[in-house]
Amino acid sequence: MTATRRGRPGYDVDSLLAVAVKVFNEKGYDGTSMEELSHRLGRTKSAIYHHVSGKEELLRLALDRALDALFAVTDEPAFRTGRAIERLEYLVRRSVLVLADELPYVTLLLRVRGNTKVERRALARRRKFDRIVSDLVAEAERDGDVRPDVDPAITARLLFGTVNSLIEWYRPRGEEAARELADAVCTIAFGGLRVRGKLNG
Amino acid sequence: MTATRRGRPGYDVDSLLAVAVKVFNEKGYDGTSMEELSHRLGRTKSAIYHHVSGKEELLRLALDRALDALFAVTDEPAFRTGRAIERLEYLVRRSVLVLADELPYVTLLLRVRGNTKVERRALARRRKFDRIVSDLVAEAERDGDVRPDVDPAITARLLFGTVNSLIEWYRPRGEEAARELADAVCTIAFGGLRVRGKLNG
DNA sequence: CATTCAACCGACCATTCGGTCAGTAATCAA
DNA sequence: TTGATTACTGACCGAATGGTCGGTTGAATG
Repeated sequence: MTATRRGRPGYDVDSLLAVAVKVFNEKGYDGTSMEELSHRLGRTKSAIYHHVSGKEELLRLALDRALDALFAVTDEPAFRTGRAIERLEYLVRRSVLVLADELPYVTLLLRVRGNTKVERRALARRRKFDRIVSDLVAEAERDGDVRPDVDPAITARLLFGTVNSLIEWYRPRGEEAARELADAVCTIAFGGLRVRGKLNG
Repeated sequence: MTATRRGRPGYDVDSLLAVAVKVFNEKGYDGTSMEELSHRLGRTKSAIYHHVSGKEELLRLALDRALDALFAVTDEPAFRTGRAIERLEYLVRRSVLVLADELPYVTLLLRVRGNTKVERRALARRRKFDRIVSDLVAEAERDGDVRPDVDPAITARLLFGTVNSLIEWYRPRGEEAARELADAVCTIAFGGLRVRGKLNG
């Protein structure tokens, strides 16, 4: 499909972005200078501007990548069928895997505060995702599958708060480890960390 | 106790810090200039340097305040007695209240990445706190009060991941609301969000 | 070989950054 | 009123910032 590359070989936008996002996560977006970025790339600052229009476009590309990966889950057929509680658990499990798979991009996304147009657009898409989760929890509660003694909106936030907190400590260790982590998250989040045996113990 | 104030009245370090931390949380520490800070204070930039040695001292003071508040819980007599699972739940509940009470300071703390000496010192203290939690979960599991099918280290991280995620959406609404939130967190975290009724359902 | 094309360099620019300093303003005690 | 004490101002500094631009390098094409 793609024709043979012409001209001098070098970085493509994707590998440039990978390095940029890594540095953004280490030093923070604002704390990262284009100069620092160029050093990590082994190129000069101007080389970066050959690939992207500026610092903010790097951020935009990274945030879109994370958001696209998350929303892709909600388009999967497996998410579109079944009981709300099952769909919710599926969404959690897949979100953990996406987070593990696209860790640097999701990490950057979850740190966005909304001080620029690019950041606000990303926050708006995030809110859309959160709404899907929130609606799903509410539906599962109506089904009688989620405990009714906690506000579903709070339950939803705590649930994905738990998932999102993974970026603080999880470091990639392969697909199998990621699946085990997803299991652990679902076990704790849905089943609670106390041992079962008696009702409301 | 405190003698009558001498000299020209104005900001004290605490009220200066309150404004600084608020702006840090809005724009990010690196994204906040001393100039911007001075505007929000209604003073000139130099006025800030009369109270603190520089930008980093503002950060240090804020982080220490958050950490002191968290560690104060571990010194409470109520935390020093009883079964591990009970002490753990007490620590979670009180941590939620501290987070609600000192929201801006804790928020700033949880965003620190460790790129300066001040930040690394704060991270070291945070790790100490995390260790207390982790040890407590392990002890509770040995007591048979915490489910043995998940690694206690992961359980501990998920538990406080949930607690810490509150900074992303919680906004102060009074002491009673904070207590209710602490209840909700404990209910979901310890009991799970699925309805109970059958074992390992 | 020469041409083409993308990748890249280095000097440069206006602006902003954290921070300094000598001096001024406002309050209280005596 | 005077002196002590504290809060603050405004002009300034060197360094770093994001970004620009005209020119160069190097591999594939013909």
